[in-house]
Amino acid sequence: MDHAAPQSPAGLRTTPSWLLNQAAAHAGRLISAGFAAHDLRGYHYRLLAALTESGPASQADLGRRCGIDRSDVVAAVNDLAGRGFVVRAPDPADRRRNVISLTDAGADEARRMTDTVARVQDDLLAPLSSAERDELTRLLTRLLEHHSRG
Amino acid sequence: MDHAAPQSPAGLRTTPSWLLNQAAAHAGRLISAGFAAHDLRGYHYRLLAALTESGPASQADLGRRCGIDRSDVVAAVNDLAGRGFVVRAPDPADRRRNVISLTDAGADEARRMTDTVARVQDDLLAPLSSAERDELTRLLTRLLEHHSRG
DNA sequence: TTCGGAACGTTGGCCTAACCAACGTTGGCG
DNA sequence: CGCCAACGTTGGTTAGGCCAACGTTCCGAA
Repeated sequence: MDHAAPQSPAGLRTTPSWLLNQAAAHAGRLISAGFAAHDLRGYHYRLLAALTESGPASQADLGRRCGIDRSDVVAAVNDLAGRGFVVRAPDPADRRRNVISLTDAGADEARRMTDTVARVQDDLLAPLSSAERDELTRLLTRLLEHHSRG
Repeated sequence: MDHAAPQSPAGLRTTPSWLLNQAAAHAGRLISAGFAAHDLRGYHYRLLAALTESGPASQADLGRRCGIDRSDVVAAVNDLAGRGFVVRAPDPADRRRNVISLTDAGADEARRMTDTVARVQDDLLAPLSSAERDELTRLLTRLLEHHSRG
């Protein structure tokens, strides 16, 4: 936390990709700090959120849903299973797959992390009015939609 | 370039910190791709931009200006000096320091990279109108300003 | 004037997020 | 049946950022 105001070259300071990078980096620091209390990280939260929303799924499905690589899902699920937030069971209908399901403790943790995330958003967006927050969300969503449709 | 539309959990899809992260990741991919043609990376461009704007500086100064760690500046300056884009000379007025100066070739390369960056911005912001681009820039700038003042 | 702390460049490390290749297993389809 | 695709898993690599330590050099306060 040096906040030594990295006053990058002026040319960069007005470059959207640079601004995005810096803003995302800052958001990431806030998120990390928030998640540290849970001793979990972004990966874990994304998986818990996906499971909360859509119920049990295979690891490959989870990876696709969360934009996480198959191989990274393995490690994250290991962690979550080790803490009892998730159960990994072979899929009887397709023995290639594991079915990952949320436990009660996992559902609780997901709720707590969601609260943490909400608090971080408030912190992150503090300088913006409610309308501006919506506008920012809208613009970013448009950007991502455009770039995710081949 | 899979653009397999990472359709993250809906809860995440509207979370600003997540959107920022995703948008920045995409911008980063575009920037990296653009810089690959120069066989240089973000670090190098930032340094060249700072030197172009403010003239010769010590490595520590450059690091502070660009938000790059001292130790990372060393490696980046090594690269740039090895390609003749930059000259590293001891500061006669303070023998602890090196003065880094742009060569003519370095100034040229900086211009070319600036062009590349501009092209990437257009690509990145394609779905947004000019007014929307300004609005996005404004919002992100406000965010960063707020969070960089202790 | 000396002495202690601060800044400098440098080395060497460590961590996170992301991605990729390969392998053996399993499923499904021609 | 035979082949290809999907699955989970292991074991990498990369870029980016950060930190600790060291010897050198500078400077200000005793």
